[in-house]
Amino acid sequence: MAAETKTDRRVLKTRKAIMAAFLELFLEKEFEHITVLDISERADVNRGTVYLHYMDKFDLLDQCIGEHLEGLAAFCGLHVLSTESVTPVSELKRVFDFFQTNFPFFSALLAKKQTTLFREQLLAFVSSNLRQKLDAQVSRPEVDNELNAQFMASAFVGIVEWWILHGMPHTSLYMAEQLHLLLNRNGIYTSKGMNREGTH
Amino acid sequence: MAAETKTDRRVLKTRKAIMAAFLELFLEKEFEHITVLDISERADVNRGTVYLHYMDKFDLLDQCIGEHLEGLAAFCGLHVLSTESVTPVSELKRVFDFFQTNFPFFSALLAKKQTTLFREQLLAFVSSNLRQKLDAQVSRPEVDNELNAQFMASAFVGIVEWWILHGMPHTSLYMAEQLHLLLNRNGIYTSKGMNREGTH
DNA sequence: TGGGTGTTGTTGAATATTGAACATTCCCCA
DNA sequence: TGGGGAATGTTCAATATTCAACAACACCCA
Repeated sequence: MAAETKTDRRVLKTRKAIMAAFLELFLEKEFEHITVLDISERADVNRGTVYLHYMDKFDLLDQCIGEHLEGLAAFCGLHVLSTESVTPVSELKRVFDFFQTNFPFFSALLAKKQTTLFREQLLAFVSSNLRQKLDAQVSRPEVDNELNAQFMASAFVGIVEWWILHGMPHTSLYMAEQLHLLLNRNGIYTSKGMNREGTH
Repeated sequence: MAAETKTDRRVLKTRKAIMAAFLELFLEKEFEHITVLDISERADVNRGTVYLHYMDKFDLLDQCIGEHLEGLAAFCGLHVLSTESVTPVSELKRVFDFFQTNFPFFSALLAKKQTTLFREQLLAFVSSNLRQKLDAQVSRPEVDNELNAQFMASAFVGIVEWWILHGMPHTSLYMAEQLHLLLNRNGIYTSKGMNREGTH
């Protein structure tokens, strides 16, 4: 794993303040109109200090997204999940719950055709997590985990995107159930169902 | 005015954090049981940093009281008060309101026979403010403003102390009215005679 | 009673943050 | 369309904060 050097208390506080300030501003105005000065003032930090930690405001946005994804992982306990099924409804529900609680952020993110940036990260994240889980399972030799992960992740991200852009018209539980149905109905391999059909 | 040297952003943030942490702890445990380590941890600040700004926790308490008194002054606008009457009911009410909003702090302060420390500061503060106001008024030669201020301040502090220690059994308005009556009934000089209104 | 434990102030060197300046680029509007 | 005022990155010396260590002391309890 990464060295994970113990970081000074000051940098932690500063990063936290900057992130919080940026997030606030991001929910208030258009990203393009947010200025580094805005951020530094809101965070009560010298403007130069921002550049000390982030390349520019795009990097800031990147890392902000990154932290949210980490939050997603933590919230869902994706890593330490039991090995039974790839996507039990209860777990899927937790995922949708997470997006629900952070709705303002993700909504703003998707709304402004900044979309690509975010979709890429989310897709990569989900795909990677799925892949990890698939590999950990007893896998059937004929299933390409790489492709499987990519397939499921794409579908998943698409559903989430639709859900958010439409203002979350359904409950997280409903979404979880539907997604679960869709995944299984399309013959995606899960170690629980065993009901797969031939890869075509 | 005082030089009021512009202070670095860091010291302001640090002082604020330490004060907030101390105040929290003060409302949670006995002052004697609060440790400097407690404070520094709660404030997310190095222990040494506390000593960089305060002599010890007693000094911290002192300054905490001081800030509250400054807050009182700001809240009541005592300094910039109109010159009409020393103690119009409306102003007295603001004072009691202030103590009410900061009840937990003052209550804790008075409850623990640390009393003397606080009473002294409060008395000095009130007395000084009153004195200032009396001097600014057209004073009658036969009245000793010094004595007058001391007298009124003592009575005032006593009333406040009673009010807080008894759990604020009356509204701030009621207290203000009563105090106003008491002050006037005892023949304390106020420019009541000049009770003209509308000069404002 | 004595030792272990935790608290207190105080150091010194390492590091992060600050404020101020700078040249450059961006972009609004006259 | 050009100019002027903001915003951008970057630098520097000054300063505040950090971490780790220290000796001295207080307190508790075995």
